[in-house]
Amino acid sequence: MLDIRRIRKNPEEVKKALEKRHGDFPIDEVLELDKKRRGMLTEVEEMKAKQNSVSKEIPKLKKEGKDAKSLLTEMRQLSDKIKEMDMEVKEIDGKLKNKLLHIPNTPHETVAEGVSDDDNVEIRKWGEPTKFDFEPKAHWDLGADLDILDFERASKLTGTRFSLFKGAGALLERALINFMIDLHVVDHGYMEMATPFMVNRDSMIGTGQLPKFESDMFHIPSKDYFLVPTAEVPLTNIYRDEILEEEMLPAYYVAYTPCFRQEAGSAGRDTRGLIRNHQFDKVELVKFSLPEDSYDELEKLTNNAEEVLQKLGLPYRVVMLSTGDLGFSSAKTYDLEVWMPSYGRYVEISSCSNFEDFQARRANIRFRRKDNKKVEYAHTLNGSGLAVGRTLAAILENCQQEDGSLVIPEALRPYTRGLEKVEK
RNA sequence: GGAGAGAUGUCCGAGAGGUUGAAGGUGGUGGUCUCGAAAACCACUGUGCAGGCCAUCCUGUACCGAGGGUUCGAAUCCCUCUCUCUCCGCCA
Repeated sequence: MLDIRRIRKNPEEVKKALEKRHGDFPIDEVLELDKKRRGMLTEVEEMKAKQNSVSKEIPKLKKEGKDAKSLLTEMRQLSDKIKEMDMEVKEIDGKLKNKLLHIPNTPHETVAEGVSDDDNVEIRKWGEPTKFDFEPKAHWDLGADLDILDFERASKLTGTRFSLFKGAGALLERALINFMIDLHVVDHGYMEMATPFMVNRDSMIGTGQLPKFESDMFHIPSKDYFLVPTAEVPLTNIYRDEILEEEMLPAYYVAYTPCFRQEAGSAGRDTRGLIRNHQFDKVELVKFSLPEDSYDELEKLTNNAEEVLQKLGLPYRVVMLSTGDLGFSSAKTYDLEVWMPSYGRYVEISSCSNFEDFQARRANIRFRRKDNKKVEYAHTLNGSGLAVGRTLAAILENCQQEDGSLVIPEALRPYTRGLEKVEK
């Protein structure tokens, strides 16, 4: 959520920043509602002030035995009027809030302007696309041939876009989770968390999934809970409605959760394999930061995620999302894209974003400055560290051998009971 | 799922229609004292919103789990909901 005071003060600056997203956002309507709201607020507060002062006089009059009848009648009318105006203010408040909740974050000034992912900017590259002197298999074929992935039966169990990991496949999935968490905890100083896999509506609003993107979420109607689309939601909302101490910041958290997404808008895309499922595993990194440090923290966070790929020996590149591809809540995002031989291109495997105070404002996450005691919104960041299913797919495709076997990256072997190779 | 109890400021805990933003304690900050510390004593001590040439300052207003209601006036009375705790049942 954008700061209404910022919009009020610099409407042109906000409009200009949002124009880069190439959408139509109701800034003028917001301004109008805001003006109306403040006008009514001033009026009704004056009335309330009168009501309060008179209400203090009434018991005195009564004590003195004076008649307060006419005053009471007057006050009754005032009271009714106040209630009426309170309702109107509340209605306007609701409208205003709703409008604000649907307006995306303003991109950071360093973000490249563009209309789609074609305009993303490559920042750096690590390794070279894997070369094979044989015809490499796609991971879904290799997984089936090695009998470690079974998409047919997953589809029988639930439906399309679900996976069943078998034997070494399940072991690899679990090994990757543990490997990633350990790396971030031990080497990068994150605190491990195990969170609920369902969250309530307030949490989903806090991180920006709702109200705009409800159709992509799995919903439990009986409790109005949502299956988490990413651990970002529970992790970030840990401090919803709290005021943190400055010394706590920056705070780093890592959690593994399965992620549940309807993938409503992507019918027909990436239908095979592990790339786009309704349920997938992910290790997520979340940071709470001082506003002045958040862009440094973004660089570090991105490096932390990159290190997973480096340790696994998977070629990748880092791209900065253009304004056309930038997520709703994000001010700046780096995507990590891993080389996927079956696609013949780099495929997103991590997304690292700085939300500045956009989520914090929605979720009401603040901190108190040590020197002047002032309360400010914290900055929140997150990044995949990494998407586990896609990492497994990348390992299958990049580490496959001519004889159809799979060589497990060395870094993973402490987590696979020493298993070095998967063969048929 | 059944029965009961509860939800107040950093925390603990009073308050039971009217000078209550809320007693008392605790924690925190500043000060006195001290060579220093502790102790003791004194003072201060929340958040949101609006306004005041938006100013670490002032004024108004709101906030005692959430949302409604009664009333001139509600932390206090009524209704609904949520959550927590205890006991029983069930269960990984």
